Amino acid sequence: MIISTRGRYALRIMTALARRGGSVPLRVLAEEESVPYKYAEAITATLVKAGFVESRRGKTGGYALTRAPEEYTLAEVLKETESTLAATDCTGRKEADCPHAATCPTLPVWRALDETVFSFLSRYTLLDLMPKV
Amino acid sequence: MIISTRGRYALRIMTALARRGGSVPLRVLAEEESVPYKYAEAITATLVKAGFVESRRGKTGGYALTRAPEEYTLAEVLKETESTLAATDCTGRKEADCPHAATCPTLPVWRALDETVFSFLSRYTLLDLMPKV
DNA sequence: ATAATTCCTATTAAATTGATAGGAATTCTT
DNA sequence: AAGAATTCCTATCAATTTAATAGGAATTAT
Repeated sequence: MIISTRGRYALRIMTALARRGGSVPLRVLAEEESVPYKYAEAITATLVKAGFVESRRGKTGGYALTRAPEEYTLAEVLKETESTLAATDCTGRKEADCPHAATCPTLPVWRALDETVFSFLSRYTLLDLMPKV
Repeated sequence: MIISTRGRYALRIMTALARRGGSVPLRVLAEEESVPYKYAEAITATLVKAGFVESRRGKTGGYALTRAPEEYTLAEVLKETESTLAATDCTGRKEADCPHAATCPTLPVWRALDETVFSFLSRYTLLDLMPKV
């Protein structure tokens, strides 16, 4: 799967953050988006590490976006939150494993496919996932 | 994963068939392409059902392509051999499960992504996977 | 002090994918 | 008719990946 539950949860948490604005405790976001709280915690850890959101601990703590919604492309968010965005093992997690990479006639096709997908996902931002009405 | 081992094995079995031409026993194809024989059997069953190859049983039996290599697009082969070619559950196996499909602002993006991938894979054929030299 | 939060590490559960097993049915060759 | 090589069928198991849960430490405002 190119885009799994994890990546989609990440996008939902981020759009929920954008919608509310400012700093919001995860408890609220998780409930609002029906994301299991503990799973959401694991995801926000990734978002913080990637610099997509900033956190404040302790009472009145929470998470906040670090940029405007239109400044996050789906490509960059999913690249961090998915275990891989590659369409095949040949260009993903097991890329290094294949001894035939140098001569494989199919590998260039998979690379071009990945590029196509990434380029597609780069044309959308968080803002595109937020209904205006 | 959009394109898993199964789909890639299918493509390799088919290009091996194209390379040799005529009817070839699976034992030979599987060995040549390093595909586990019994797994290869499961895959050829799908290829036969889809009409991509025809089989002859018994001694001197084997499999043969039903068209010229350039007449198989990657899209159609992978559509049959992969459990889904969709980039997300939202547009794939669990499509029917989601109660928010009607209003989900992200769903159209996933649909467009699927269309982009399918269109990409429709531009390549088996022939493109066969080195000329 | 207390309460509400993020952060950290580990574990478990569920789903998907990859592979294997055994043998029935078919067909050519001798 | 017998035997050998093959496809076909059904069932099961193994490995990997993804999803989710658990418990508590650290932090911070009140």
